[in-house]
Amino acid sequence: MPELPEIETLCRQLQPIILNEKIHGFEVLDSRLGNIDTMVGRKITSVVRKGKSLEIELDKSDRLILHLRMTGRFQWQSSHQALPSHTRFIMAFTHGRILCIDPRRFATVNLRDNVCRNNSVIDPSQEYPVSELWKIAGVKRLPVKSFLIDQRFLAGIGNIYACEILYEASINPWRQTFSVSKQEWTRIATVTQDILHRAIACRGTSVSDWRDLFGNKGEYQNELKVYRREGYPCPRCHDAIHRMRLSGRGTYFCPSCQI
DNA sequence: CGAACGACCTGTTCGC
DNA sequence: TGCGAACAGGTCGTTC
Repeated sequence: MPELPEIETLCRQLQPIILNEKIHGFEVLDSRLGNIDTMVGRKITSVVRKGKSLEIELDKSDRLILHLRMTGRFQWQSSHQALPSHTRFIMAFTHGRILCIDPRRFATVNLRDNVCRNNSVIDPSQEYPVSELWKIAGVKRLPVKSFLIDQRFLAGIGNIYACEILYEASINPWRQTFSVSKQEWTRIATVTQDILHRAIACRGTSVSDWRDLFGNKGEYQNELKVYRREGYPCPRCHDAIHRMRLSGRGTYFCPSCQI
């Protein structure tokens, strides 16, 4: 489920370990991934998150773009232990190695030129002018939840956090974006930052596969109000949480207090 | 052009 | 218990 808080967690955990280190070896164990061994011998100059991607900058202006999709995770091993099943690639350093483990094999790793593209995509965990959102969303006709998880506008929100954000903001996921007032967008932006920051502090949400770099579960699953809580009482009004499909995704909400 | 849907994979859970 | 269907964090390409 790696969404923004989970990738941010990995990013922060990786920085002190691999920054300024040289990549000692790179081994691909899944034929679905392209073989990119040109990174061997290169030094890591920065590790940043962009949306749900992890970008590792190498010397000589290249960057590795890693995306974990649904079930991908990274595991640090400081000494050689057995490889867990579903290990898809290994990035080795002199003092340890990073394993990418991914049962569903959707995760990707790509080497790209470090050409500066100006991306105007909003990072929802940072301060940003809400009028930007209001301008884009005001002319659209689609459910507000679909808008929140569309990575072209806000980068980093996925299904779990979209459900939680709309619950906290008391907004029905099926509301059309153009019907959401500027004041409501402000509320969405505020609760989004609160939830994402809290989830980062909890090192993510482990409802299933997710583990951090050191194999530990996150803690935010203990704070979920609606996600995967169909039939449980709404913490606000005590009516039952419902689950319905919205463009193919399981959507959890309180029909009584999300208007 | 934009939105909906299936595809990409594998593992787990649910219902009969 | 056993088996098939439905479902799962995300994105992409095709279709309407």
